Amino acid sequence: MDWKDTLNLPKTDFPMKANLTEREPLFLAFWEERAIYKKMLEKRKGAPLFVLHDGPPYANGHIHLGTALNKILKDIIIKSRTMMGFQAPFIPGWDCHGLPIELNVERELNVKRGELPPLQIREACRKYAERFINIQREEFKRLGVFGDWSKPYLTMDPEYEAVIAREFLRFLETDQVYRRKKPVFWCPTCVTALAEAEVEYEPHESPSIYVKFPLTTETINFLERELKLVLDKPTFVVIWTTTPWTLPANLALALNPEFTYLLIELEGEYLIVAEGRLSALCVELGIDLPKILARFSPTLLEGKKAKHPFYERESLFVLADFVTLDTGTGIVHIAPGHGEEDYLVGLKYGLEIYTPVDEEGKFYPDTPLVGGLTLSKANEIILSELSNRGLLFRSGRITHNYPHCWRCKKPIIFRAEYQWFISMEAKALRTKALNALKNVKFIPSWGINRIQSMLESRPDWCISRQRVWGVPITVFKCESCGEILKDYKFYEKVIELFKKEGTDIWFTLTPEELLPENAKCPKCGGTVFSKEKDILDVWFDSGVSFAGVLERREELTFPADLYLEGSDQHRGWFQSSLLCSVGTRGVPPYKMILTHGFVVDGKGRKMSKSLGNVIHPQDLIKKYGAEIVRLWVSAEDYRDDIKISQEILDRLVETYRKIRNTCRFLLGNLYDFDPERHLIPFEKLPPFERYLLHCLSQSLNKIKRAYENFEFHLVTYEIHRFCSVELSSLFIDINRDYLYCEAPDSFKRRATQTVLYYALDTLVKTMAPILSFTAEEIWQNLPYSKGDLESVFLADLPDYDFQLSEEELSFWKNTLLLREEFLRALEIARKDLKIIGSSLEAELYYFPVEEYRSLLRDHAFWEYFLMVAKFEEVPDLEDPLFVSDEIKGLKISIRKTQYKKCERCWQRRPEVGTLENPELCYRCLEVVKEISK
RNA sequence: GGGCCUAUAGCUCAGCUUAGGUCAGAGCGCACGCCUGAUAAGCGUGAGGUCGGAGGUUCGAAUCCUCCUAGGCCCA
Repeated sequence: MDWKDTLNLPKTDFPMKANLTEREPLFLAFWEERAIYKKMLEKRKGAPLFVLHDGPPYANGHIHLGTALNKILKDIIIKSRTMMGFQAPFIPGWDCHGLPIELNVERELNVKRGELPPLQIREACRKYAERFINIQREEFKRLGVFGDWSKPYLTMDPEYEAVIAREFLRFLETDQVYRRKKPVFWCPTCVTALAEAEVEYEPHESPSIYVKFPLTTETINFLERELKLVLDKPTFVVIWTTTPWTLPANLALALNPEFTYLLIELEGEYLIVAEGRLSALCVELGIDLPKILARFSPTLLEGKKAKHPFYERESLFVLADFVTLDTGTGIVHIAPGHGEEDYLVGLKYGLEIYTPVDEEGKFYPDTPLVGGLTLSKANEIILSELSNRGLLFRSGRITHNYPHCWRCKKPIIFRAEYQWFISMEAKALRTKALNALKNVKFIPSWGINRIQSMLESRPDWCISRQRVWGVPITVFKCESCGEILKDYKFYEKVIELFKKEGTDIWFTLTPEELLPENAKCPKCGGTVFSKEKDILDVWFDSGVSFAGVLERREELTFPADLYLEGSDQHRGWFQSSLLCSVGTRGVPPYKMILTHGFVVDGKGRKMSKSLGNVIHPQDLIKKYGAEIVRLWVSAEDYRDDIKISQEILDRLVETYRKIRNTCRFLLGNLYDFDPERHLIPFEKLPPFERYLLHCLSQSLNKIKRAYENFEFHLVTYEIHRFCSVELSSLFIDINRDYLYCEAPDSFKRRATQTVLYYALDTLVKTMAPILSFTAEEIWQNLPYSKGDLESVFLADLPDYDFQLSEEELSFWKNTLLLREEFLRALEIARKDLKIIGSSLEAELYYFPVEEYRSLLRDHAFWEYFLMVAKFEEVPDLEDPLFVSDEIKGLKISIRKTQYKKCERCWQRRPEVGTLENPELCYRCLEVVKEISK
């Protein structure tokens, strides 16, 4: 007879091989058809809300591993919070406006800026954004990310655009917005401002001149007093520049507060340079080391003045960190209208942002000396003027990297233009924002330091862009007196129109059409107005998402519980959102900020095309399935940089297989188990089963705590560890005999199945937020009733808590310790002596330590627990096979058993061969009798 | 160049902060062996780390301090 037919072997349709690539789309379709996301929310109607607000990715290009990681983390949170009993909606969004799209569109249409009417560009941009939104939406959905994909928020939706404009007006109304000049990259050839992304650095030959600025008499007198010397010769500071044409705009001279400066005597004059540059300068200029008259700190000169080299005005000495010793003299000529750093230091010292250069790169006609000239012509004139005045210390030419326009490839300049700003100080926005942060929880905790220090030092927020793809800065200006209309009543009509038709109308309608009837300037009564041409910085678009989404969607609330983005957003979205919210609402838009690191390769280096180490999520999905990508996201500690490599992927695949297989075994052995009828209460379970449920509870608690704290790598670790350690190699290995060989409805088998049932229930639910596809697949293969829960995501995380007494725990601690020692002995018998293969062939003899004697008394238990033929205590062991290190005094010997093997259960028992059926052991004989009844 | 952060076995992580003191742990992988009724599975045993480096504080440091190196993010 083939006894195999009398065994309860596992039965399940759940395949061992996952085939994720092929099967995942089936579950995506299942979730979509059954509207599981919607049902998740419906089921938790009235439950406490958990609002995770999605930071909008930019609608440009395909998703990469970073965006995939971000969305998967969000998805894990949404699913886990839902299963913890929260109502956790997820409204994904996209950032649609802005320069990168506008530039790509210009490139696709092969046009330069301004060649097409704004509306035509805007329409093309809208199409472009829509295209990538659709691409990214499918890519996100493919990852198994749940959310309201049919109604995402788009910053280019008319309603959202109206919100952006409305929020801008709140700043305007409250006097937090002002206009001021600020230098920007400027192409005089194309007659346009350029963004950083439109600038290319190319070698370029420029003049290289050293210019002497005479000190004012007052400064000379001051220095004579301070340094106690007589300046009886002409005294100058020396600067170096490659842009002589910026000298007409010179307003200051910057020294580094950290350096020491020298007064030297050279060629019959006194000169001031930085000490750290002197020797290099001498080499460069081919002169001998000059006589040093004095050394002094630059703070001495701060606030003092020099004379402009060719104008009748003065130039202020200022201090600035950015002055270096790499080139020049350690003294930098400052033209606040023509350089970023110059501008900032100019602001600090209250200098004018002075720009005598027009849009086409010519000096304004009223500029002395160079009026009406081009920059290169002005360079020549300035050089000869300096030379005539004897102030050109040295002159040459230099080839260096210089910014060029990416369109026309011509050199560009820095030139100040009027820009709109949100003031950090006008209404104490900086202070309010810093205070507001104190109520925000940061994960990791150092996030607050980072955003704080950025906030403390950031300049006013420049919110204007000279572009077309964006939300217009809705400002009307009185043509007669220049007054800016700030009252919201002038803009109500505009906002209403925006809501209905989008912001195109700002470009098409006249101010008269946009303003309310009979609008009058409150200052002069004028009735003719102009409208602003600039658009808003896209950071403002996304910065007001709390107003466009949290406050407007009925399923959400303001403020959000959580914002979750990469750590680069401390400067970006977290900050723009904070400023927008604090500036208009007085509170931050979030209660918690969670940041993750960046995806790097196995060696910790960033992914780049040049390094050739870029991994695309699309390839991973194709090769492994989205599930492995999800597992990767969960297994890594996202607070640091997140590594990915072939080895990491290989390990993850192994981890996945182990979890999957363990669940498959559980499914297969529960085929005839109905928890309603067969579940055995914890109190009545045998000790080992009780111990296992205790372990399961411990794991479950760890997992729930980890979800609570957003520590998903601990979840994955614990699930995997529990599967391999407690379940697979301990419980299943030992109790498999009960499952297969005992009578189907026997206590031992049902007790074992009770443990398997709890284990599977816990595994399938706790893995669901991470291994969503597999959890759903398991759920659909459950052999017992799922009640009315058609998807695992409609279930809650389990909440059982099986606890053992101290005595029981200590019993199991010692029992498992002893087991390890016996297993070591068995391994020696197997590997070195080769007297056994399976432990079932072994007879085990031990000489105990008194301390453990009582634990070992139940020989039948140990035979079962160690899966050996015989377990016996002996008075002493002369020549033991194994002497324990861990348990001093414990000696063990092993013999191959002479017992015959039961053909049904394969155990070696003394009675085999003596019973009415000689092939069977006593247990199996009884079982066979029972099942044949 | 500045600010913030990270660095524990081949891999992923514990341990480090509001306690500095058991031979530094786990899982996986690896090696070797077993099983063949979870089988492109399962089980066992074992080998792997001077806790990035160098100083310092301390009776004692992976844990505290300083510097350095490598890497990341954001600025310049």
